Amino acid sequence: MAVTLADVAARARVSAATVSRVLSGNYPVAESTRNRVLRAVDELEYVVNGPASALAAATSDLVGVLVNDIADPFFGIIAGAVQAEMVTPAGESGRGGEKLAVICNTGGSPERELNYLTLLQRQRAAAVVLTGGAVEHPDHAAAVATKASRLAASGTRVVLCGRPPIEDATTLTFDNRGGARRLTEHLLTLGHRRVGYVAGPAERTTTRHRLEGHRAALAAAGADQEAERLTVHGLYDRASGYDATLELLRRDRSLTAIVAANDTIALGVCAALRDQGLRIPEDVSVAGFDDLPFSADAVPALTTMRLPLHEAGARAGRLALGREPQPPGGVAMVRAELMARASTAPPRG
Amino acid sequence: MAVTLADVAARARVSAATVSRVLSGNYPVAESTRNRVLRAVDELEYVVNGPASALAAATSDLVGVLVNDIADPFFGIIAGAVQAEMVTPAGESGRGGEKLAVICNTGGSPERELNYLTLLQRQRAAAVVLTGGAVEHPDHAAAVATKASRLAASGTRVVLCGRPPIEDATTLTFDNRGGARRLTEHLLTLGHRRVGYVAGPAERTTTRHRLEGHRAALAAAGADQEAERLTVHGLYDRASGYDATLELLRRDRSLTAIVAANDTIALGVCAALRDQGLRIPEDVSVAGFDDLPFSADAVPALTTMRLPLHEAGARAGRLALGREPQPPGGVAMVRAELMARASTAPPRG
DNA sequence: TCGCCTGGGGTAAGCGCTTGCTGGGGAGGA
DNA sequence: TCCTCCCCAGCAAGCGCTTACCCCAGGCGA
Repeated sequence: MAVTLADVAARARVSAATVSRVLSGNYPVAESTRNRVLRAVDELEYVVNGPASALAAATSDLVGVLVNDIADPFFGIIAGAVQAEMVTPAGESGRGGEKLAVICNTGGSPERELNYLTLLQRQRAAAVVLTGGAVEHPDHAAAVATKASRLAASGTRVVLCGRPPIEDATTLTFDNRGGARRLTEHLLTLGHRRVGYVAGPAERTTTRHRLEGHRAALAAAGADQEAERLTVHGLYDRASGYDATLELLRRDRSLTAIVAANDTIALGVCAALRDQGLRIPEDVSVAGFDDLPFSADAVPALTTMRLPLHEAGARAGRLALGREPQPPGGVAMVRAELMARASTAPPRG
Repeated sequence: MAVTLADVAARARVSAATVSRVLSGNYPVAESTRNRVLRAVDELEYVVNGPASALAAATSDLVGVLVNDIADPFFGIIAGAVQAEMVTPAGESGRGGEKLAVICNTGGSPERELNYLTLLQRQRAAAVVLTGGAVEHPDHAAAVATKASRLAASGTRVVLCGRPPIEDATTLTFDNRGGARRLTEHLLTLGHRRVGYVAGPAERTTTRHRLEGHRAALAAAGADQEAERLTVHGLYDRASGYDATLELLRRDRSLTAIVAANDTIALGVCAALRDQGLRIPEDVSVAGFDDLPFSADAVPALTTMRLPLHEAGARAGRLALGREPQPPGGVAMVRAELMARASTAPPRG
């Protein structure tokens, strides 16, 4: 039914082997023969049978990218960057070569994460990129580590982007702790002492690290007496930021700054403050994390820690393809940069 | 090296055929045999070889989802919803059955769109979902139509979500024209007469349809004398909205409302107006389109046309899996709903 | 002139799984 | 008791491609 290699071979009056070699281009073929084959391919509109070639060659051109939430630009940016690395470098005719980046949305669910990992293993994916914070439940962590080893053992490259290192995987960690610490230091330097914190879901590494950085800064300044009481956990979304802010204000109406675990939450924080009649930054300063595109022109522009998500994603993509050398020890840290903008200012009085 | 069907068969003391049948569950197997096989599968941690089974069965469990920009929540929401439909309905043990939704980011580029289509054809994808507006260049439209037919011919289901129907594909179109018209009518009803419009890229169907709806409303109210001059094209992003707004104000400082082609642009519009010292909605009303999550709690809350993106994506997913009957004629229209919020109000005076 | 090398191309053996067909044996009917 | 019939399992033929291996025909040095 479908056009096969054999059909092309027949039309080009060569053997199937020759056609295969022309298409994969890893074997000397005489110019004239090559042209004949290529013409036949075009005329027949032949498209390689992926599964068949994957089976025979024991490799596939699939690369999996796991994200917690594609609807969140944080992941969208990383995933987009990874995928952009997969396209054939300009000039190549598009014949073979390019990989297919598969973006898989786990929705933050550990089961689905494992499920996708299995699916990708089944597809004999060439590589898998795990993005975003990991869930910290020990069972799950072990399960993921096991899967990762198994994938690595079967030749699938495993790359982590934005989560703590594990064995058998190349890792790009984000400096969440250090970044969070610098961010809170910025607030302390401005003179704030009563700083609220809206954290993400408790069981995520990203959440914990950012919170730890925040606490470390407070502790170093001796301003951590009430840190516990001024921390509220929620999801990494706007609504959580809104609700958490109301809760924080309920607990302590006198706080002069709120740090959010990420920019999306920060937007919710701003909305809640505004609804409570508080001005930003005159009454309360607000800071986020990630520096997503919308943060720069929120009103007021959001102070945040910039994470080079696009660059990190691109690098993860290259690592997945083996186009970039491993960092020493298989682990590289991506730094966050303070973007001090209009949403933070010295407290009143 | 890797565990194969044969290994499992040997351990369970049955033939490979039996193992295969147990795993796919489409053939009667005695209870005791089944258990023996399942145990062997677990003990050996066997994972099916996807390519091999795809080759033998001439079907694959890949479903492609093409989006213009994953970093844009519009697409993120649709893609996430499609993918969520792929998971096995609760209760099933996860053995076989589930599809792998592959999200492919075209970046709006026609070449990459075709490229991905070829890649998916090569993988013998079970289905392909094309989301978002189509590029209107006739050559490209023809190329896509051809590819779509070829895919359909080779058994791949083709589903369109948010673009105009083409042959051989099931389509979920968005009522962009009608929605845009109702939105502008809302503004006209409020009393606005000088309404600016920030459109998307000129060659997109979505752009054209929304603009046409807008113009139709103006024309019906006899308010379209300057429509041409009060329209500025840009990309579907914030920066374009910002720049376009400055341009609109330059052309006519007296306009009392600006309609943006989508919510993201609208946010840029708001930022620009604010920077120009204009209040929303007192001085200028602003309206968007799509009703993305952030729109409801922007400041002021954005008036916009709600498109049920999640529902549409989910339905597209079900259509792709053949789990939902085709709509009559293969085409269904998804309506937009007016969400009148705080960013629009009667003009002053 | 002859043997040898080498570039170019064919042959065929799988890759791991699915599935149509075959076959063995127990249960039930005659 | 013998014969059907049915239920389950095995056999084996591919699915379309890759690649190790073999072979042939020139070209070249001796």
